[in-house]
Amino acid sequence: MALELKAPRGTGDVLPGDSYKWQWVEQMARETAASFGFREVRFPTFEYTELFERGMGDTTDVVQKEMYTFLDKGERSITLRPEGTASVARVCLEHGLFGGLLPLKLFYLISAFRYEKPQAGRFREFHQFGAELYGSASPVADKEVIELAGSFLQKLQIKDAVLHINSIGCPECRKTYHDALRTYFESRSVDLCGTCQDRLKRNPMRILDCKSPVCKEIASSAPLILDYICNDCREHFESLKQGLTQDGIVFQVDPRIVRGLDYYTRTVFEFTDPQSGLALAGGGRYDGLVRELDPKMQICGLGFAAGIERLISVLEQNGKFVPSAGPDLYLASMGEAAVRFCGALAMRCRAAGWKTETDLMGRSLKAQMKYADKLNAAFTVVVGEDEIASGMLVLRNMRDGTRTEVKAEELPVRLKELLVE
RNA sequence: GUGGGUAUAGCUCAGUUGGUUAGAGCGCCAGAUUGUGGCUCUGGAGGCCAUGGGUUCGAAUCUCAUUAUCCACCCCA
Repeated sequence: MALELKAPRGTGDVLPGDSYKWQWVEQMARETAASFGFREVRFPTFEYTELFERGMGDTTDVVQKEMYTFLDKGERSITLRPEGTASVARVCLEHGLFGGLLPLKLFYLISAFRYEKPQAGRFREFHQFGAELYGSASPVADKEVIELAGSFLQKLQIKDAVLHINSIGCPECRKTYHDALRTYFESRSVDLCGTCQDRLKRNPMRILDCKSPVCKEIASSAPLILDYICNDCREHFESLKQGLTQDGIVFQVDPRIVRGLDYYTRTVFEFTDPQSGLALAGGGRYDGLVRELDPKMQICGLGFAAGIERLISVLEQNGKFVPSAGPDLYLASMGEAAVRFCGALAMRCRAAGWKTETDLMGRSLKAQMKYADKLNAAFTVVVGEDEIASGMLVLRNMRDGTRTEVKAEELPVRLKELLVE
């Protein structure tokens, strides 16, 4: 049986020709987070299963059927993280961060795992940039998190993502709404599609999101959550909208957005890509999460996560990526003495900060020049017996073909002058 | 979990109604009077035609199954 030389289903490799894209997106994430005062946290790839069951809600699809769960050799139930929020809450509880300076503003760049059927923009191992803000109940905090996500997309030059916001109220007012929804849809239930019949029992809010024309029609005159939320929740939402408007953030109130994870309360939002319809980033408030994990702790929180693969795919479609530059210098060598000479010279150039490469294949001069061209090297130097004897090198500018004579020991310095142009 | 499409070289794909040693372009390697890249030309390497059965004198081609992949639903980043 031959070895299966394939990445597992739903996973992928980032090839050397593409890694600069990831590095760039990650760099933009770090810079945006830093500009808002969010600091990085790192945490394990796996946690005890119970953390996710309690944190995300054991009736959610993610917990019920999408987790990579297994017993380790000590018979403990372990789960590969399906997202970052529950883990970050655990980190804060374990290390007493909620007892420190508030608000607590954290970000992370992680891979996460969900056992799903792969599809466009959906993988079993996927990558997220996420942020969490703990300690503030104020709608200003909601605004801050939305603006952090928005600024990140701006920084990536994704300008056409649409911001949708909604409030799903607190657990109390949501219950009233669920009852109203159920009453409404039950009166029309025979006309609903099969999945919506099921949703009616499990989570009636999801019917609002159905794509079937019949359900859409029925849902269009269904009661709206915004008519049912309590005064406090309504005030919170109004204040958020006002704040966003004041800051010039364009948004659409969309009563159809409902998040699939139990921990959300009040504000929910997502940035969607108009072309694919996929959510590029999504998040919201989850004031009950921490108490769920530790009943002694009462601290509110909110955050968002953005999918790196989806962002990269949008950026590729928009042609936003510029390939990384080639080496500053390629040293072509002719003969064994030249190989040694170039090796030493390359080390000096690198120490001076120049990306420098030289031949490792024993190839002909012509082949080395072709290689330097394909690498997109800015300058080349050919080293043979003459150059070693005289110590004088000819620096060739690969863009325009111009040549400059330089002394070997002055090469790093002269390179600086020429590269600045 | 449900439904549909696809599977031939590293990549993008041809391959006739089943018929000899399976093709192109790109990429890779090497050359075109032995010290200088891009353009051009020549040559080369590289395929168990996804895998396993079946039909047939004969299968990349028809058929069934499996696997992988893509797309939609579900859900989500």
